Amino acid sequence: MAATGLPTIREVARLAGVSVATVSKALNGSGKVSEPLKVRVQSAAESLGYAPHASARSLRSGATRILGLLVADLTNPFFLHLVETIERLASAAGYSVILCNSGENAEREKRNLQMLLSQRVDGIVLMPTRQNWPGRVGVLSNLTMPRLLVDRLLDGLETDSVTIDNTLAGRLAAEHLLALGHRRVGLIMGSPEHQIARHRLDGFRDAFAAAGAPIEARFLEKDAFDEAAARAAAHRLLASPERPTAIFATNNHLALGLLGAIAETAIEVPREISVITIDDLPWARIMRPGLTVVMQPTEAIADAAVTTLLGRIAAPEAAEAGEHTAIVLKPYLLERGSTGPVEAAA
Amino acid sequence: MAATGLPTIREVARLAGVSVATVSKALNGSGKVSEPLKVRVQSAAESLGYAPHASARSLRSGATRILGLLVADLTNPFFLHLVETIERLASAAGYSVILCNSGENAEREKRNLQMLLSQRVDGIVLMPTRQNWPGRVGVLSNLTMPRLLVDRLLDGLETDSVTIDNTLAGRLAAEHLLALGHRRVGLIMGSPEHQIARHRLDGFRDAFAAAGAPIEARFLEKDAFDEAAARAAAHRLLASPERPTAIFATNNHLALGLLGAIAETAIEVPREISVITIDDLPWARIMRPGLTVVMQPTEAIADAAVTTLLGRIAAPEAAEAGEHTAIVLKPYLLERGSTGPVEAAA
DNA sequence: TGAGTAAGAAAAAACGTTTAACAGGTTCGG
DNA sequence: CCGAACCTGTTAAACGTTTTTTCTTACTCA
Repeated sequence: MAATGLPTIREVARLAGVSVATVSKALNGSGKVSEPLKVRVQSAAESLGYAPHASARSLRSGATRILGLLVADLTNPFFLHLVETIERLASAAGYSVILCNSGENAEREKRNLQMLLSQRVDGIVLMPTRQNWPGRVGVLSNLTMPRLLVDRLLDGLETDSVTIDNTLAGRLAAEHLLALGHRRVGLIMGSPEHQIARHRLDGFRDAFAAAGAPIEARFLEKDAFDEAAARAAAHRLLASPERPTAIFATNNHLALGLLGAIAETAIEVPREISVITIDDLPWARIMRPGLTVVMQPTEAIADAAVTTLLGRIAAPEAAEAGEHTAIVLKPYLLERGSTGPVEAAA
Repeated sequence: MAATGLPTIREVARLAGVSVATVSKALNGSGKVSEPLKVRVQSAAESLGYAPHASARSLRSGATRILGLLVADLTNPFFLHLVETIERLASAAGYSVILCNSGENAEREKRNLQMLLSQRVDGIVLMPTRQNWPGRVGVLSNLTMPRLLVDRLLDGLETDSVTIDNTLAGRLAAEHLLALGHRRVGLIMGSPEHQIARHRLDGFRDAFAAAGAPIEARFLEKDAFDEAAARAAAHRLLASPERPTAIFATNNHLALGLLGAIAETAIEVPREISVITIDDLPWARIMRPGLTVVMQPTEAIADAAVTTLLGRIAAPEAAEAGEHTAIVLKPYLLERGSTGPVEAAA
């Protein structure tokens, strides 16, 4: 039973001596209400501390002014930064945000999706888990509200999206190392099954191949899924005969493992080994040496996501017609101290 | 106009050939419904992809099963970690989370509070901005739902809270430095007006005073509010004659500035200067040297917060009677490489 | 056999809004 | 001076649930 004790529109109406309909119109600025009456209503509402009941309002109007934010993994600083920015932009546009974390877990993602559907949020920003689950694209395409994929795409799901060019990201890392003279390089990545990792690999590998210095298979560390695995992989690379002069970690979790491994040896960065990764991190710039990274334009991604989604909410027709916008943003290189010329390592 | 196209309980009822009341009871497990009918209803709901309309439900039942999370500043990794943990615990308990960021801005905090009130969330976890605003405690104590302060207390507001012992945090830092032989130390902090900073200062200063090595006024850098100010303060300390052998930064924003400043000089950590701060950070352990910190038990804080708040939601009577629980958790020292014996610096 | 009872299902009211339809009064053109 | 148009406000319906109350049916037992 409710009994929240909060005043209803009814009591505001009684105090102002008008009907509830008039209160609604006066407070929302909809319909015609004379100026003096409007201020009378407003002050009545003010004095009662009236706060319109959002559930009642959205039950009637069909809009919640809430955005669902479904994040694959909140422990990832990149997503965290995205969340912070999206919340800010949404809030500025008058939308609240329900935050859901899937923790890279299919079951949780499914439950969260169901909840957002029940909640009738006006739109969903979706950063899907890597782990797929049966019926996922079906559920997603049956969603009745506008939705938008960020960072990761989903095979078979046609919808708006905002991503970055991951092939370019890999290539930027490669070209930087090539320009510094590196020819024998290592790479630590997750599963090549995953689009993002694969694209980064492709960009990186192709650039080296094109330069006539194909990457040796033994320096390709695949299937490192977390920091610990990356650390182990890094140790293998570091201990190998004729070890690489540079190592590329394809995301920031893995970079943490790589740096941890290097810290456990006496190997010096960048003199003896160069390190490069993707994603800026708050600490990358205060490290000694600073970490050279391929930046993802996080704020631009968030901006594009919110703008596109709100546009869909305002005008859903285009999407129904099967038109979708796929925004692809460009990463860029930020050179700091962790990469250096290869000559020094000789 | 709504027209979301989602099935209502009515259509489930029609398909199952029963009344809406029966559907409600069958799906919620409330009331008496025969077993065969229950499964018939469930499969009807399933086949239609029925998702109960949360607004309608909470309009009627008075409960939203949503928690409001009002954070002072989402760019702070400590709060971020807290948010991540609270979301996880709330989700496990069947609650969703509306995330609001005040960005240390009074106006935004006020607006967010109003929104959460309108939204009729079942409870609010409140991490208030440092900046106070007129009528704040009034607004907060008039809130009709259970609420709980985390990290920061508010003068004059009697409510449940979860905080850490900041005096102890300061003392732990001081005792660690004292044990290493440091007698000439510097401190970088925000405003002493703020309870947290003041307590940390007190604990730190008192421990040094008690050890017969009071902190020199010129080494007390107050009113450093952001990273840039901390960096400037750090440069002053580092350039001063007979500079400190150790510096304590009272939070992680300031530590970033301090480390940045040190990185701009040739001064070596910990040989020439020891560095200690509060809050663990993801990068603190992979830095070289690792950063010695006084840890806040973040997960324990989140756990206590969620548990207490959910308890209040389940049984609001005690709070109404004026009883409040004030949980104070203990920080602890985590020694890494950034602090060392003072002899080396002589 | 028939009244009493218990169980299961249905009907209807209520939650707090918004909004379409409507009503009363004033203004204005003809 | 009359009807139309307009302006401002009210009435009432509707949104999709949950829950209280009522109804039906079948069963029990004297």
